Amino acid sequence: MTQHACDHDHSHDTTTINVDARLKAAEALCVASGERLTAPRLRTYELILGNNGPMKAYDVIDRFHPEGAAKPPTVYRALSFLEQMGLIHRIESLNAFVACATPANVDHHHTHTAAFLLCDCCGQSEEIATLSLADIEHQAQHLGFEVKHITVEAKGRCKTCR
Amino acid sequence: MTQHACDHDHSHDTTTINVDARLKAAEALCVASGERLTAPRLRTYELILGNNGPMKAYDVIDRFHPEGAAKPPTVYRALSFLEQMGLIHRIESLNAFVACATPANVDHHHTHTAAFLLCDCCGQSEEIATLSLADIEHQAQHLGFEVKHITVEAKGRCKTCR
DNA sequence: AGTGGTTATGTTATTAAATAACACGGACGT
DNA sequence: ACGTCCGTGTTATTTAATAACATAACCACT
Repeated sequence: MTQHACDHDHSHDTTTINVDARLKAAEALCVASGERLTAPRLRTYELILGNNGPMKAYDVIDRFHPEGAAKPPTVYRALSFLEQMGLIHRIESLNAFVACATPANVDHHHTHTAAFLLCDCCGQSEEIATLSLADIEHQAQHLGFEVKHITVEAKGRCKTCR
Repeated sequence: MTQHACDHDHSHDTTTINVDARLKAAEALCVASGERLTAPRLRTYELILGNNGPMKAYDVIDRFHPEGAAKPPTVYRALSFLEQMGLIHRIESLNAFVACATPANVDHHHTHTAAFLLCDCCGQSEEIATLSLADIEHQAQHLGFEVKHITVEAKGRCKTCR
């Protein structure tokens, strides 16, 4: 989130998330799922929640310890876990991670398909619930976001490989 | 395209593209646009056209010369160019590139939004024209493709950065 | 408590992906 | 011929991610 395509003010880069509440909810979710929110997972989630916008894996690595950096596998493993739990999303086009806006919780156990509006300039991301590409344009317009390129990729298994 | 999640037969990995025709069309498109389809650009496009499914940048680099590998910047620059011309697409979730199924041409100068079905198993990709996410599921079903995860990312400029 | 299986972490090393920076050369208009 | 733009060649570096293997924590069962 530190690459700016311009020089103007980016003070709108401020999202307010109740980090503690999220961490508690995550803990509850994990317990309910028979999973463990271990120290590195917690720390990784905490950092991502506290970051303005999508966060790079190596930024997590760098800030992991007060003293020095963490080892990459520690963080990558935590990131995979958090993603599988539906607590964070990976932004493919940025090689970055962002906290889910509507994370899975004890009552609501899903991992949903999210769509993102990603600003080239300030690096901020907006998670939107959307069902159609036309709808993306629509919501973007509503938010004053100018769309330049849309990526749509469905992963799965083809007919012959099933 | 060489990572297989399974051991079964992948002989369906065969797409038939008339490479020469595509190269000629690309040449014409470039001339019409006042751009130059230089040697490295041509070679890069040729390799991608000839490849079964999405191709990694480093695979292009390795096969660039009969003797040895190309230098990364040579290929990355060509890839950017081809993408901007609407001749190839970048697959963000794979860090790979694939020839556009309906490339821009002299008459039809667009660069369109494409959607892809990407098989985890054989690595093949299917480019589909689609307008809604529901439609992706729809077309996927029609093709016998089982969707596991959909990525939707819109890049552009937010309200404050415009 | 002891044992064995499973799951997560620690650690070292390596591989993969992409770009920065600068020098050189060719195309083209004037 | 001259300067300028654009593209390429080249060296080096940065950034991103994973492999492989050892160790430790957790849990269920006895």
